[in-house]
Amino acid sequence: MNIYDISRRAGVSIATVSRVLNCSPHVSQKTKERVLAVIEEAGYVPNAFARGLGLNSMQTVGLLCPNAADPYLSQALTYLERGFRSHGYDCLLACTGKELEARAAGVKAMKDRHVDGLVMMGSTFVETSERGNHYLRQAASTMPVVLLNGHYPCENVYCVLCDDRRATAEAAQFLLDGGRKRILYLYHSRNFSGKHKLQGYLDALESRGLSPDERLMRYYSEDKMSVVQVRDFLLELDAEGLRFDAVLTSEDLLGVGAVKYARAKGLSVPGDLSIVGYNNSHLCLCSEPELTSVDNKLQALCAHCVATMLGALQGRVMPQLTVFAADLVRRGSTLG
Amino acid sequence: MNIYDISRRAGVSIATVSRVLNCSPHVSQKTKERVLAVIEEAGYVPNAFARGLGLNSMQTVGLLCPNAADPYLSQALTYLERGFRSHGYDCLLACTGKELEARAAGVKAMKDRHVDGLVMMGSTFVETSERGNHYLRQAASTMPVVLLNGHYPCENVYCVLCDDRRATAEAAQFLLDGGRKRILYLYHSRNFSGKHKLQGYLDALESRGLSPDERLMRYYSEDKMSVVQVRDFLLELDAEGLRFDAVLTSEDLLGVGAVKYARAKGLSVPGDLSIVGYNNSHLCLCSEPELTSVDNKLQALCAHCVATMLGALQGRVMPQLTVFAADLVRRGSTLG
DNA sequence: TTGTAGGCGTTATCAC
DNA sequence: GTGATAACGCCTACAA
Repeated sequence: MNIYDISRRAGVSIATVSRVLNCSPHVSQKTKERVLAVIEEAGYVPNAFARGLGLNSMQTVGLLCPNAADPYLSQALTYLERGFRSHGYDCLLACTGKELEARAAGVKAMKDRHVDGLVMMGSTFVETSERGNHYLRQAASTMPVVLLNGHYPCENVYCVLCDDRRATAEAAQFLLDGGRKRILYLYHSRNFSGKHKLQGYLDALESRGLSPDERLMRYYSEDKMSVVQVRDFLLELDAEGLRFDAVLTSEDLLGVGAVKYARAKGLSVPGDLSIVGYNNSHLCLCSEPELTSVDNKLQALCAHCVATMLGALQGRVMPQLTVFAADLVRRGSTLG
Repeated sequence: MNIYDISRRAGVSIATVSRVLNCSPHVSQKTKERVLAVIEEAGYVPNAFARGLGLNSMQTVGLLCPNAADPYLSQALTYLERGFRSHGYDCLLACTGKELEARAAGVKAMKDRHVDGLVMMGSTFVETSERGNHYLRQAASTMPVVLLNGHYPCENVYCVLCDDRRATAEAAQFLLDGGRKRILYLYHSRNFSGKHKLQGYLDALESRGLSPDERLMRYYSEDKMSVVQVRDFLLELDAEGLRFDAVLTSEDLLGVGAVKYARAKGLSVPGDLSIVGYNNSHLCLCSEPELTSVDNKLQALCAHCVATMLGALQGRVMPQLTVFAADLVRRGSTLG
């Protein structure tokens, strides 16, 4: 069943059928109805490949995700996919992991398939070295690229992100103003977003006239990070003699690990130790007490990613950078 | 840059270029090398749309997922995508939700794009009524369909699942043999898998000479279910006077909710109340104490889904049903 | 072993 | 408003 069959049954040429399919205005109402009736009756759907060949597009966007099993990213994935689908775009998924090579391979795969646009989820896609971002520039030379929670100033790259620096600063200030003296900042990423969060932590210290202590700024990350590992890492720090009365983290999982640590040490939360997570994921509600966390407005970010991509695909002028403000959601793991 | 450009540069016909690209054996080593060199130098990649049109395939499988934000399904998504990609297949994603209509729409979208095969993730895709499975049969009439954790005997439908009935029975027996008398069975789904789990619970009671109590078999489900809601639901049951010394659940989230309930009531876990989850997701490690849970071998299931799909696509004869056995992973939420 | 030519199903550009 | 017809870029008999 192809366009010729339809044209024959409707007694018109394939050009007319094509016009009807593409809502061309140059078709009389009568023929249009007749053709539509035939299409309906035959259950005809235009061949997507042929259409793709002609239009050089199959209405598809590529979603690049380091790890779709991550609670935060999987939530983003859902928002993005639903958003694009509701606007007639299908989504091709690639779980690339964090390695540069694999990410570049993912981009190439999408490019080879002539995807209309690309969304890169999470700040891991932006390298600190310019050389490492070559693949990104290259991708953007072919199609619009939207960076969810990433920042990279480049033609045809659109950045949608949350003000992590400020959010982290506000969270730290909240802890300090609540009487905490020594905040352990626990982070899992050294990329763009990771650096900004760390800077926010430093901002907060400075704003309160405190000087930073290197020992209180700790990086911890594993390929398959588990709550238990995080707990054990904190127990090690404790065994080394490090003292702190609050833990501020760059991810909820780290925060949950801190709660576990407190329990293992017999510390009361938030009495002896205040804990703040990041992302406001469903993990926050699983821990006991529930985790205070930074809500970085994922749904709004994703909606904006979709809108930006659609705009770019329509050739409209879109902002290169859109920044949302985060909220601190206070729960049982902090005082007040 | 197309196949003509390459043929010209290499001084051969497009047929020869095509043969080289498709690894046809009927090409001399010399020309093959020459053509490959040109292709390499030009950075040529065959147009995917044209190729799709000719072969009626773009090496793509559709992944239908009720909700990619679900921890269990997002993990499955990652396994499946990586598996297919490593075998040269790209994955198109559709987050359909649980509504029949939306699922059917998802199937249609995939069909219209001429996806090579379809994986439906989770038992929600199989309806209890035969009429509701029409869309499934129809999908299978066009392409192989693999059901992850679903069961539906039908030509061209391949079911890969875990023996939920037996797993649930063993979990319940474990609780009974540990001295528990009244196990509350809390479940969130009434579909095929849900029914089987419930039956497993009943099997266990019967095997220990106990008669079931309707009040101890409770259904609870919300669109966006949260741990807190589950806790409150159990508090309600408690307020109604229902008594139980163990909670067996059909999903980890429900189990975590039960832990929350215990804490709210001041009950000790597992002293006063034993709790068992299902899926062995990362939620298990977040709760305190950690949740005993049924490990239903997701990775193995997904690997098998991929292998089955690939086999079916190659026209090999594949088993219609593959069943894996689950494991009970014992943690702090149960005695012993 | 290699080349020629027709087909895949659309869209788009012309005439009429 | 409608109809031929040439792209689009590849695959694949069939011929040489």
